Amino acid sequence: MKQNNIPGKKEDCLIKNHPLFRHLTSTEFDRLYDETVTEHHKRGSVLYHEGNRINGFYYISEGIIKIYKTGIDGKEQIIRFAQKGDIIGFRSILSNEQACTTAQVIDESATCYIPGETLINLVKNNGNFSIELMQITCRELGQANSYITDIAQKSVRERLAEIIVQLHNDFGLDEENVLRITLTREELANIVGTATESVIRLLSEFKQDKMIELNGRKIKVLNLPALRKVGNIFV
Amino acid sequence: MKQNNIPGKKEDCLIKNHPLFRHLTSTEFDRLYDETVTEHHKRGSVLYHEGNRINGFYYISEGIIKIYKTGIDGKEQIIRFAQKGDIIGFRSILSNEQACTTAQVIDESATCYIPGETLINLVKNNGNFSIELMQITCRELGQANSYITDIAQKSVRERLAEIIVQLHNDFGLDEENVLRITLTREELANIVGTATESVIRLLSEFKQDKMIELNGRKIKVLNLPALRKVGNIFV
DNA sequence: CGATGTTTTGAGAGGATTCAACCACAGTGG
DNA sequence: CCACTGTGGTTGAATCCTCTCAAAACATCG
Repeated sequence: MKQNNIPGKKEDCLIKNHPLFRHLTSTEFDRLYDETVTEHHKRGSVLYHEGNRINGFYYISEGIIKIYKTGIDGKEQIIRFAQKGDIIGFRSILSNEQACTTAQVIDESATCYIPGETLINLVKNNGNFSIELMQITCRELGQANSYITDIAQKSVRERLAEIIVQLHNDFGLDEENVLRITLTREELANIVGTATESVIRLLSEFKQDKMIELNGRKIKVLNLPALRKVGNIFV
Repeated sequence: MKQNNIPGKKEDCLIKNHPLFRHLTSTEFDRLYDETVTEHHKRGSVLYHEGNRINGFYYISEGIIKIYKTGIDGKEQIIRFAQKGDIIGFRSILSNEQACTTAQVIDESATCYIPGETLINLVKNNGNFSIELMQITCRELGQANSYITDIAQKSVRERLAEIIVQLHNDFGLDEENVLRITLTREELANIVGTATESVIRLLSEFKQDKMIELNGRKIKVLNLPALRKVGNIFV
């Protein structure tokens, strides 16, 4: 599924900009660069599959990737999105388990693949790197906990509003106030944890209430405070 | 809320039995022991509160503790339980955020409190310790992801059955096949993410179907395979 | 142009919540 | 000793939210 197998120029991989790697010595850094493989992926291609063993992890230098689990009847549950600057897939390396999620490209992406051994070595030998990586993991864990509480306690309506606000926070708006991430109705349903039809109905209600405007898959945000209110967001 | 402030004997704290600490040098270990405070907690007492800054974490040497988040209208959402051998509270130390959950004692507990600095130092200086801790965190993350998928996709009935099976796996049964953890109906509802009344109705259905037997808060497991089937558990 | 996939709308069924009343039980205090 | 109070458990009925199924409109693409 990869567009090509030819490793890209290392310079394309902006790893050095990530806070995670700021504590590396120049030796460690050179080695990291040597072992890193730059790749391009088209929409729809899969970086790794749930249940597979993976031997490395990815730094995302461009694009958007959805991380999902497959539930009952093969229905996908989107756990989160990863974008420029995020790293994904390291969980399995460290916990030494097979991948518990699938990572699939939503917006054409550029990634740097880094072998798992490199990661393990860095964790073992560079304390500050360890701390930094631990912080990333722990923040993810905190977000997962919030997500659990939301799904368990909020209505579909609240959750959908909340997700739109969250997408706004994570991906921002373009010059026309349109969300910088485009999802199918089904994908939206798979984040919220509901049926596609429910998303469609609620979206058009939000539109009637002048909170958003719809144009195909593009969602224009008109009234963020109202969305926050509907979503019961207080932070 | 602590039963006393007198540090218990270090020997009570069976930290050395935890795989996490097996890679410590004897110097590190002695220091860990010196900085550890043993405590006893009664049912109902709170180890740390959501929103508080905490400066250390806990190793649980005895008892059961529920970890929950407070959602809308103050409704608690139980994220998980911790018992003998588990460590809790380290997430906030590492992510350098305030506690995102509350930890409250369900079954009289004994804990070892370890200062956050000690943890940070170990992560920075002992690679194998880092790896081990990372593994624990990553496994928790994996479980959280599964939980999200379950809550989002399964019915209340399925989830309740699943939770009973899970409690069975985590806490086991006594000689009379009764779950070794006793929860109020409300607490069960707060795990499943539903109303107390729904739990009550479903439990009595399960009882009618001869899958469980009820005696106050005690749940006797009669037919585990049937529960697994109702809960759509394939693993 | 047909073929496929996505979006939309409608109607009906069913699951789950809410509200209310009631019981059981333990602890409190007069 | 007994009324009082609070908590937890149970049950019923009505309501509402959400899902499912079905069909049609629409878009996209080779």
